[in-house]
Amino acid sequence: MLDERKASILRAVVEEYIQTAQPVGSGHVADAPGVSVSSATVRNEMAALESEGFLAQPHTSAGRIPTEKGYRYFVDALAQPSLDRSSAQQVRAFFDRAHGEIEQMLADTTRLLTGLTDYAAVVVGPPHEAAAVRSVQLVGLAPSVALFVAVLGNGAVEKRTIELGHDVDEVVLAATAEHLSTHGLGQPLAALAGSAPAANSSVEAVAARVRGALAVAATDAEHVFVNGASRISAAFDAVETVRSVLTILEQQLVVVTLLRDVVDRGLNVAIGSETGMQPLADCALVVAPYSIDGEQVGTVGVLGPTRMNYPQALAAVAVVGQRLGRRLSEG
Amino acid sequence: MLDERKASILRAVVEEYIQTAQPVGSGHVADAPGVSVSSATVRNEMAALESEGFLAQPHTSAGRIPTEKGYRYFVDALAQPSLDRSSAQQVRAFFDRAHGEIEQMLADTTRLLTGLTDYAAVVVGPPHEAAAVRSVQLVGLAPSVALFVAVLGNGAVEKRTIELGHDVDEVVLAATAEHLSTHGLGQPLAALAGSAPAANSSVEAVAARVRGALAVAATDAEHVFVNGASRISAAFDAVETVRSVLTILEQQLVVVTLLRDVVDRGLNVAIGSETGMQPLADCALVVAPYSIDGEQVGTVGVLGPTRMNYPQALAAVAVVGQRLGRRLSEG
DNA sequence: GTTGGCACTCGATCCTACCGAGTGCCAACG
DNA sequence: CGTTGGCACTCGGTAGGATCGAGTGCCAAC
Repeated sequence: MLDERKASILRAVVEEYIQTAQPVGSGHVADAPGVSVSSATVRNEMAALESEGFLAQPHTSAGRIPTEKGYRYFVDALAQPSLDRSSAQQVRAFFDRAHGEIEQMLADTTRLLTGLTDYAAVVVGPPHEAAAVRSVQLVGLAPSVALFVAVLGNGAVEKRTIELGHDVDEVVLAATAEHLSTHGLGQPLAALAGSAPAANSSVEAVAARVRGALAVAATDAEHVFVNGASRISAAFDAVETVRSVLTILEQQLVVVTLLRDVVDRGLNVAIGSETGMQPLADCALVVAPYSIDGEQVGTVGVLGPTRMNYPQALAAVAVVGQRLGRRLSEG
Repeated sequence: MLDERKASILRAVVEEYIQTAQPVGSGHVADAPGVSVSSATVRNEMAALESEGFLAQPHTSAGRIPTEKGYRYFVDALAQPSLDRSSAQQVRAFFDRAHGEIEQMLADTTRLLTGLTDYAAVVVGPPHEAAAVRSVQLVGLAPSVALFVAVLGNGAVEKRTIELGHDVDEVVLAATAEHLSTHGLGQPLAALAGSAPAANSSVEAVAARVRGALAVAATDAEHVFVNGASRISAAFDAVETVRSVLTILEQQLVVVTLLRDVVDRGLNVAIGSETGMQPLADCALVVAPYSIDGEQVGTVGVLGPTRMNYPQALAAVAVVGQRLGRRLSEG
């Protein structure tokens, strides 16, 4: 799409702008390694790149800054992911040490990503509904309140408070758990919600309430971990931008939807308006799905300014996603 | 400590400064209800208040702003908590509707507090170690990995991944859970860590690992929920201040320690340097402990700028803490 | 003791001049 | 004919200077 010279000029502009956040002039580009023509030639090419929509001028007689299209081209054709040695080492060390609860590990993964990239990090956990149930239990908390606890194959625990409506004996609770176990073990949680009724009527009364609780709460089942929101305020100096971006990050459902949308479109980078969210117009999102046993179950990502260090972010997100998937596949 | 006239002048300065964020001049104070002297008299009194350390002047010939000491006097002697009708209604509605998992409820409580005050909200949950164990379970996830799951009386679930070191049969896991149950039910989780050894050696091997896991992970047992961090960026216009405050809020352990410190000192408001954290020099923290069955188990609080609406924040935090405790006591 | 009056202070705002990074264009060059 | 050095021009950013006005401290009068 762009000849080699234009491409190298675009690359130089993007790389310098990412570093300095200042419009880049032809002189600087001409000095850049990989560009071996005079600044006058660069000026001509930059004018062309501008009319083609890859660059923009904040005002006449200023340098150029990349447009979304410019970043897009950079990401698609010019940026190759690269992770410096110490970061790679950091990732390796992290996953070698990683152990314990899955939630803790996912939360720690966001910290790892913020540490690597200095951008806000997001990790969407595997959906609980999909995982196979390993254990079902009903524990009485009060005479007419019980807690449904299901342990899932991936180490997650799903629980629901069950209002029983009337006092129920522990024996009945145990029988109900037994009933649900025989019909639900080894299957996803969702299967429990539609499982066969129990013969015993008092058991079935409780089982029905459990099914109801499972059906209702299935919607908020996505787990998302966010970290490094403070890095957003370092990336922008307009306090209003910071506020609106933070507001987005606080809405877990929005974040999940956003990540899923991007992944579903087959992208690994969403730049500015590509995110589909107006407050993220100055942001870019770099994501990578991760898989457990070959099946995509979640996403890791970082959110930073459009003038983001894409090579670094792409590499970090890719390697972390891959290692996380591998680690979770081990169980 | 202050005569009535000085007090009403201080009150007027604080109240106007909270609204406008601008240094307050003698003219405005003289116009304020509750002050019925001329601006010249106000000027004299304000000069006195300044030399006594309650007010400060950003520069000569500007109005006055309250010092930490000024806010402190305002909070101690002049501010009476007041919650407007619709907020009170909102709190009532929230706790009437509140149900389900304790974590969800605590997280929703932070949202309630941010909604009420427009400041960042923090809720520290009841420590898990203290609650009585209602159920103990060991679920095999892999041949040599098990998940320890304890259901606590307050509806919380505590879990630990147990690396068994070698393959262990489900029967042994069940036996170990049984053993731990007989020794641990009804007691706090901490008691399990020091429970008696089992007779059967393969059971004891697993039990020992469980105790180990409980002992190690007991430290990170505090649960803290933060919400409304984006409100911080609305309260300050120095982006650097925003960044440092957000960084604090991201460190759960720091937040917990901060809240505990404040509560332990018997305060319900910590202003600026009283927080003991340099990045919070321009912030104030308003907290209220909450109790389950008469015992203080947690804290709710809001974090905003020192020029915070104290009457509203005090009232919101107090009523939410009280209602939350009551709600949790019901079980 | 309180108050109106007054001279004074000083940050904020606006204007202007100026600087310089950067541009577009053009003529010359290989 | 593409490339390049030269050059006039543009325009945002910065600095200096004038002005404005909110607010002060002080004082004399009530």
